[in-house]
Amino acid sequence: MTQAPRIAAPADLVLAWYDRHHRDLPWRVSPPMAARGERPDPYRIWLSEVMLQQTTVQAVKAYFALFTSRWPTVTDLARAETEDVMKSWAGLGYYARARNLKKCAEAVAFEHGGVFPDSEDGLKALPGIGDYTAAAIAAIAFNRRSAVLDGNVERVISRLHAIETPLPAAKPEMRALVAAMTPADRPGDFAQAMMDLGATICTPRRPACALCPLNAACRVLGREDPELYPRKAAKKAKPVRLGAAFVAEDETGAIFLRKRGETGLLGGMTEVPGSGWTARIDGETGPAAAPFAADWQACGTVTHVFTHFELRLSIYRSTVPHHVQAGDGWWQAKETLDGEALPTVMKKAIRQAIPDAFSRR
DNA sequence: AAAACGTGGTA
DNA sequence: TTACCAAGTTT
Repeated sequence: MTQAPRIAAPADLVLAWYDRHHRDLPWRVSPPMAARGERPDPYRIWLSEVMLQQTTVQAVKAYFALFTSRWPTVTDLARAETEDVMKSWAGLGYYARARNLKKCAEAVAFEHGGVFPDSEDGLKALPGIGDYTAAAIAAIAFNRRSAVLDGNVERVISRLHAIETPLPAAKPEMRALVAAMTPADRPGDFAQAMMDLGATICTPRRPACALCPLNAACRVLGREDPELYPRKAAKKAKPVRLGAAFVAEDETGAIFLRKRGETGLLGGMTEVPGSGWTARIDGETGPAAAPFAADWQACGTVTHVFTHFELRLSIYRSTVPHHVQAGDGWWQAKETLDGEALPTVMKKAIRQAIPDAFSRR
């Protein structure tokens, strides 16, 4: 008997590629592990997804290990001190994620009996979980047939279909195309496969199209430069802001720190005292902006690039008596500085004033 | 809906 | 060195 020639569905091609070429990641239950009966832990999937928002796999690995070691379950995290969570998150960036992580853990532990909702809608109602993360957790942890669209998938889909609409306007169209492509069987693996494909084959620059399981179907390959997709609106230039930071050391080697407000830039994190960060007005960036009078010595500048502006901080240092107080700050022993909730820009400022302030890096 | 929100790596 | 990029969410 004869059969009509069958064209493999794109999802099957992607899944077959994933079975051979998936990345092994600390939070992932890969196909061989699944074959041994292992199931994903929604807590670990959620934690990894939040950490991975706008953040590289490489950067996340150490933080994921630290968090899961220190707080093995969502209830452990819910019972943690927020300050300890911020300290552990320090350096990873986008600190609203850490504040929402703690709130989300509390909601799951205390309002959902310690069990994550297993639907996209239920997940999306939680703090810090948006469209992408809700779909990803639903698919990966609960095997729901949800359409997972992240930056990787946007790249794959935009090239596969030669989508001319620029992002973010193209998102609904892309989501519909992903939804149509997502299989009822193994939707979680399909989502992870599409992201791995975007991360390792369909890369932003120099994609390895020859190795792509979708190359035969790709509308861009062979016609145009894939690097031109997805189309994106041009980015705006970053303004420069100026400021001053004051690193005070007492005779025991302790450093004066204080806590930033809970919201906004670096919200809830620790800082050294400083001036405001002014938009280009060369205003009070000298010792007059100091938190208390002292023999402030200029010791250079630190440049730090944030998402939407570049900061040039003038650094001042001084040695002062221990009893000096200013507002709600405190003196922190230098040996314990590593454990503080200091964002990178503040570590840079302290290191500029006191090169051996931190144990390494 | 556009802007705010971190950091480190790569070319 | 400048520019872009990385598993986005919130307001």
